[in-house]
Amino acid sequence: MSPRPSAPLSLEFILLGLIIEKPMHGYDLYRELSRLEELTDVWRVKQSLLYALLEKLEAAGFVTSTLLLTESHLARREFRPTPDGVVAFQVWIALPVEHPRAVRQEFLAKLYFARKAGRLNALALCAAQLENCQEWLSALQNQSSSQPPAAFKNMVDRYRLHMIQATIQWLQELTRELEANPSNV
Amino acid sequence: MSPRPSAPLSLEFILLGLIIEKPMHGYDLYRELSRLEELTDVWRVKQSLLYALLEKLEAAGFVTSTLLLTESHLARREFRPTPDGVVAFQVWIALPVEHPRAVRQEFLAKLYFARKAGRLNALALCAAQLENCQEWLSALQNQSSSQPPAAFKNMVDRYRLHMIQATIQWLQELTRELEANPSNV
DNA sequence: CTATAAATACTCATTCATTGACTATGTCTC
DNA sequence: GAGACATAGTCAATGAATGAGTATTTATAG
Repeated sequence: MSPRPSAPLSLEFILLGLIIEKPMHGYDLYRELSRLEELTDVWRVKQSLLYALLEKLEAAGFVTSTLLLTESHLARREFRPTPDGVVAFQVWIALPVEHPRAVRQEFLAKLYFARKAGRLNALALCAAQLENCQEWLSALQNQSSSQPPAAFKNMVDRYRLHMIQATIQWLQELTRELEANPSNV
Repeated sequence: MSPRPSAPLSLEFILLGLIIEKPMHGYDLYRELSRLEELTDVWRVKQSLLYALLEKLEAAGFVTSTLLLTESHLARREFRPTPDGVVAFQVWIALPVEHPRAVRQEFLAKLYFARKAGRLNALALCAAQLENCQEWLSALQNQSSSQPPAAFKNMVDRYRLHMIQATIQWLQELTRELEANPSNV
């Protein structure tokens, strides 16, 4: 009477982003995703999973679908964003991720779309993410104060420290570049 | 007629490691894991999942179980390592992980047990992992040669670069400390 | 001394996630 | 006009994971 709770939407927003750019049916989306190397480099989906994720987006109310029945084509189901979906997507590309492990795929996906929405969006995302990183850093430093130096816990903490600091450096690098490059607004 | 392939054993080796230290039944294991802060900091398992993972280990032939029926106790199923299991575990703590994302949990888990098996084991593991990191690094540098500087692909590659380099630095730090500290052999 | 709370030791149904294979129609090519 | 390929999507099956439930023993409080 209490099943596995379903994970919150995350990489599904990639599909939503593509649908917002241009309404499409599942197979088109699949080809788009396979074609866009920048995205496949960050996220790969099998065809059958893609359809399942589209259902998830539809269940969330972020897309609607209609069956297209033309004479010249196979039947296909076209997906369009809902107003809710558009808002949710804008929020998604504005909000930083809440855990270091989500930088690898989800933050990069956000960055991909934030850049397409203009340099300022990308800069805002990076700034917000930098703030989160700083918080992770101080939480780590508070918690791990004064431990035996050769303790395992200490090694784990220092791993996390290195990862967060590297992320911060990378984000600062990105920020500088985005500020320097006047390609958009 | 072709289902989801089951993932290879990875964090299940943590359970195997504890069972090798001392044969136990499921509930004991659960408490051990909850008690050992160093491990819970890296990996948490729900009770019901733990039993499922024990079945997986048994299916792999790495543990056997026997039902203990004493008068004074509730019935419990005790798990013991098989010879195969002991060998597989030794191999596991000697081999580095094959992807940066596996450092966060699996490598740390390996390190935890490698240290307990003696300083030299931990040093060997770190050395092997460093080699893998170097390979990741050169693969990345080969592949991403000469890209447009402000391209998304470039940002992704630089993220990966930062992560790998930070991992290398951390491993070198660890290595120096393990070499300095004469706590074991 | 007994009710009841807590610990012990698992089990289970259910749901989510993910996969490879399959179906079925249309189009191109030789 | 037959075979190959692209289009468009469906499906059954399995693995992964969860919260809740069961049942017995032990501690605790009134």
